[in-house]
Amino acid sequence: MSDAPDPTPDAAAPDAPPPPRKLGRDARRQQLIEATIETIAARGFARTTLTDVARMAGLSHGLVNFHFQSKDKLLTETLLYLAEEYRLNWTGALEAAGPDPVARLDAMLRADFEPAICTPSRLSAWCAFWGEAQCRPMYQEQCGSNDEAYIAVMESICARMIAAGDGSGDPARIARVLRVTIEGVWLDLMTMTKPYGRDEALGTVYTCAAAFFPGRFTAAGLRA
Amino acid sequence: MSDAPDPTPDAAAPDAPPPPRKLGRDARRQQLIEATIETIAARGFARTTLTDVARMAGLSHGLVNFHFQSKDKLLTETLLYLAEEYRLNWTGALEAAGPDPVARLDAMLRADFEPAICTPSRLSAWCAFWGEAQCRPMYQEQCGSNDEAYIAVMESICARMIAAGDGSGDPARIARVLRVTIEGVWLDLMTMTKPYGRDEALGTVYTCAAAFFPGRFTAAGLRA
Amino acid sequence: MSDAPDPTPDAAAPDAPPPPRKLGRDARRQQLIEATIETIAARGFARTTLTDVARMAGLSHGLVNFHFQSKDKLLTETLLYLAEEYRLNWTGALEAAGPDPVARLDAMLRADFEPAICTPSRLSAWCAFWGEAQCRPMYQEQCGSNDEAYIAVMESICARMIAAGDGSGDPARIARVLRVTIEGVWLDLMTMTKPYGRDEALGTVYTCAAAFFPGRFTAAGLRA
Amino acid sequence: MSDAPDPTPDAAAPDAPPPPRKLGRDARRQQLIEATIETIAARGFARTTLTDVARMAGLSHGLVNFHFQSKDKLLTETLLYLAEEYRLNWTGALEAAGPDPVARLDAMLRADFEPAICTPSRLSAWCAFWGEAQCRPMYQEQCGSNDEAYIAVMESICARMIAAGDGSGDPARIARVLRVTIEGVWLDLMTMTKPYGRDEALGTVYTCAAAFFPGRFTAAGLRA
DNA sequence: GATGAATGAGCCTTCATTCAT
DNA sequence: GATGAATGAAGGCTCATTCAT
Repeated sequence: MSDAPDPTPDAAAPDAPPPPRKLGRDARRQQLIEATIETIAARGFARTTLTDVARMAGLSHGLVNFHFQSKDKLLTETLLYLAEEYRLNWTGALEAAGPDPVARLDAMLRADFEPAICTPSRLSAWCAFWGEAQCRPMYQEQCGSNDEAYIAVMESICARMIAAGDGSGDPARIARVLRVTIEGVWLDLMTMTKPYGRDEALGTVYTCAAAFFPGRFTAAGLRA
Repeated sequence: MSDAPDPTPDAAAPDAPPPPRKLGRDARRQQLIEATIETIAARGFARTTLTDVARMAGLSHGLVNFHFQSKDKLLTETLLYLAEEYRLNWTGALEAAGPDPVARLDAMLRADFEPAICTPSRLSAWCAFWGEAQCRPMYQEQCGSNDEAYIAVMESICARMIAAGDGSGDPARIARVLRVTIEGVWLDLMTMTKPYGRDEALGTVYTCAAAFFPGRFTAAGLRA
Repeated sequence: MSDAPDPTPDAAAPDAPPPPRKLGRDARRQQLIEATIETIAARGFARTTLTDVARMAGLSHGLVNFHFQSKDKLLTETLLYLAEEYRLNWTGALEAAGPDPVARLDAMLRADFEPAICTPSRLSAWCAFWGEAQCRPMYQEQCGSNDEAYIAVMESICARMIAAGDGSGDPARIARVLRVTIEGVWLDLMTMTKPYGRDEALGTVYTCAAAFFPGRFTAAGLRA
Repeated sequence: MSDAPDPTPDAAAPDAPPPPRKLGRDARRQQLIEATIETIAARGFARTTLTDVARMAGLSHGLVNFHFQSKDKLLTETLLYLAEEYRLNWTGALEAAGPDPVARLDAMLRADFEPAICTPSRLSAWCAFWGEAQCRPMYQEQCGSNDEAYIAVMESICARMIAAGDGSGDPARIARVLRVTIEGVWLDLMTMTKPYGRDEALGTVYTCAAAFFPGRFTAAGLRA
C-alpha cells in the first residue's frame, strides 16, 4: 500500500515530525494486515509464518502478537479487511452508477477489475482463503459466493433488464453465470502461467454479458 | 475412486477376509493418495499432516514416507493423480461423443459434473491446490486453466459451431467463458454455505451455453 | 571454559543471583558450544542429540536451533571453536617463549598438555571429530594434521636446531615425528582404559625430543 | 576384499556351480562385515545405516538383521574382525622374523603398513571406532593402545636391544613413542587433505626408530 | 509500546527392527 | 534362507506463543 507508514523507527530529528515509534493502533494493524496479504501472496497460505509477516512489515516478531492476539486472529482480520474492502468497492461503484440497471450492471462488472482491488497480491490472497474455506466456517462466510447482498443486487438488476426487454431467461441463473464468470476470470488471472491482462479479462466478462443482453452490451463493453 | 479399499480400519466383518497386511506397491500408493484427498478435504491443506493421512488410511505413520519419500512428493503425486483422473474423464467423454461439435460440447459440459469426478472431497482438494498454486510452479502447471489441450478442444468446438451458424463471436472468448463458468460453479459447490445440487450446477452451465448457442442448447440441456 | 556458567540448572543457592533468563547472544552461543563438547565427550558423536546438548546446558530444546540454525552448524562451530582455542594456545606459548629455538620447541611440546586445553572432555571431542573427519571435508580441514602453520613452525625450529648442531637428519621428518607423537599421546589419553597422567604424557614426548636433540632435552624436559 | 563372494544371485547355468543364493553362513557374515567397513569409510560412523550396509553388499535390507541380531552387534563384530585381522598380521610378521630383536622390531614397524591391512577403508574404519571408543567400553578394549600383548612385545624388544647396547633409556617409554608414532602416522594417512604415501609413512617411522637405535636403523630402514 | 530471546508442542523424517510371504 | 513392506520410537526442525527487558 502506498500509504503504509514508514517502518523506519529511528529517523528522529529535533523538530521533525515525531518518529513513528508509537504509531496509531489502527495504522499499525493495517500495516500488519497489508504485510499479511503480501506474505500470503508470496509464500502461500500454508507456509506463511508470523516471522514472515513481521519481516515483510519491517517490524519485530513480537509486535504481531501484541496487536493481534494470535495468528488465527491475524488471518481472520485480514480476510475481514479484504471482504470489507471488496464490499465497499462494489457498493460504491453501484452508488455512483445511478438508478439505471444497465449502468448498474456495467458498474458491477467493472468494479471487480478496478486496479485498487484487483492487484496480484490481493487476488492471490483471496484464492488462498478460498482454498482453506472448505473446512473453516469463518472463512467460508466471507467468500464472495456467500455474499447474499451481492447476489441479490445482481439478480435484481438482471430481473429489471429482463423486464425491460433487454434479455430473457431465469434472472437468478443469469446473475449466477455473470458472478461465476467474474470469479473464474479472477482464478485465471491468478493461476495461469501466462495470464492475460485487465483488458482481456474485462473483454471476457463483457462477452458473457453481451450473450445475455445483446442489445445493451458488446464484447467491448456498454453498447453506445 | 469407487474401487479404492475401504479406509475405515475397524470395519471388519467377522467372516470378511482380513485386510491384507502387505499390499502391492501401486495399490498402497493409491490408497494413500485417496487418504490424502480425504484428509485435505476434511482438514484443509495447511493443516494436513502425514499423521492425519496415515490415520485416515488406517496405516502407520512411517509407511507414507516409505512409499512417497516426503510429504511434498505425496502432495505432488496426489495432484498429478487428480489431474490425470480429470484428463481421462473429459477425453473419454469426448471420445464417446463422436464427431458432432454440438455433442462434443455437451459431453464436455457434462463431464466435469460426473459423480465420479465431482465428489465433495475431490472438489475440496482441487480448491486447496488452487489456493497454493500461486507460489508453487508445479501446482500451477496442473491447474485446469493451464490445460492447453482442454482449452484448444473447447475453442475448436466453438469455432466449428460458429462456422456452422450456431452462434457468433470470438470462439476463444466464448470457450473461455464456458470454461470459467464451469470452474466458477465448482467453486460455488465448494465454498457455498448452502450449495446447490448437481442439477442446478448443470442448469447454470447450460444457461451459459444457451446464451451463446441458443439454437442448440437451452437452460435444460441439449435442444432436442 | 572456566568462566562458563554452571550447566547444572538446579544448583541455586538461596542468595545467589538468579541465572540470567536472557543472555547476550555470544554468551549463549559459547555456553551451548561448551555443552556440546561435554555432550560429545559423555555420549559420543553418533549419539549426541540436540536434546542432550540442551539438557546439558540447562536450556530448552528450541534455543539451540534459534542460535545455530541446525545441528550441523552447531557441530561445525564447536569444531571451529576448539580449533581456534587450540591455535591461540600454541601461538601464545610460542610468543611467550622468545626467539631461542630450543625454548620455542619446549614451549610447543608443553602447550598441547596445558590443563586448559588438555581436559578429558576436549580430548574426547577432538577424537570424535577426527573419527568423522574422513568423510566431512569441513572437519578434515580443521584437524591438526592439516594445520600448515603449526607444521611450518615445527619444521623451522627443527631446521634451526639442526643448523646449530643440536641434532641431525631431515627436519621435516623430525618435526613430523614430534607432531604425531604428541597426537598419539593424546589418543592414548583418550582411549586407554587406564590412562597415564600428564607427567607421563610429557615424559613420553620429551623422550622423543631427547632422542633427536640429546644435547638439549632429556626425558625429564629441557636440559638445564 | 578380493575374495568376497559374488553377490549376483541370478547367474545360474545348468552345470555351473550353484548360484550363491544360499551362501555359507560365515561367508555371508564376512561379506556384510566388509560392506560395513566400506560404508563407515564412505559415510562416517554416525551416518552409517543398515540400509547403506545392505546396499553396499548388494543384499537385502532384512538380511543384515538376520545374520547379526542388531546393528550394535554388527558394529561390534566388525570391530572384532578388524582387531583380529590386525593381531594376526603383526603376530604373523613377528613369527616370520625369527628371534633377533632387531629383525623383530623391523617386522613390527613394517607390519602396520602392509597393503592388506593399511587400506584407506580400514584406516577410516579404525579411526571411526577410535572416535566412538571414549564412551563405549567394548570399543575401547579393542583399540590398539589397549593391546597389552602388543605393548609387552614392543617393550621386550626395546629392552633386549638396550641390553645389547643398541640404545639407551626407558624401554617402556621408547616402546610407547614407537607405538604412538605409528598410530600418529595412521592418523595422518586418514585425516590429511594431501596424505603422503606408504614410503614416506615408513620413512617417518624409521626416522623415529633410528633416533633411538642409531646403530641399527636409518631413516631408510634397517641398517645393512 | 517495542524487542527479541526463550519455550515447548507438534511436525516431518529417519531408521532399527519385525514379520508375512 | 531371503525379501521388502510395515511399524513405531526418536531425532531434527519449525514456529506460535510468552515474557523479561
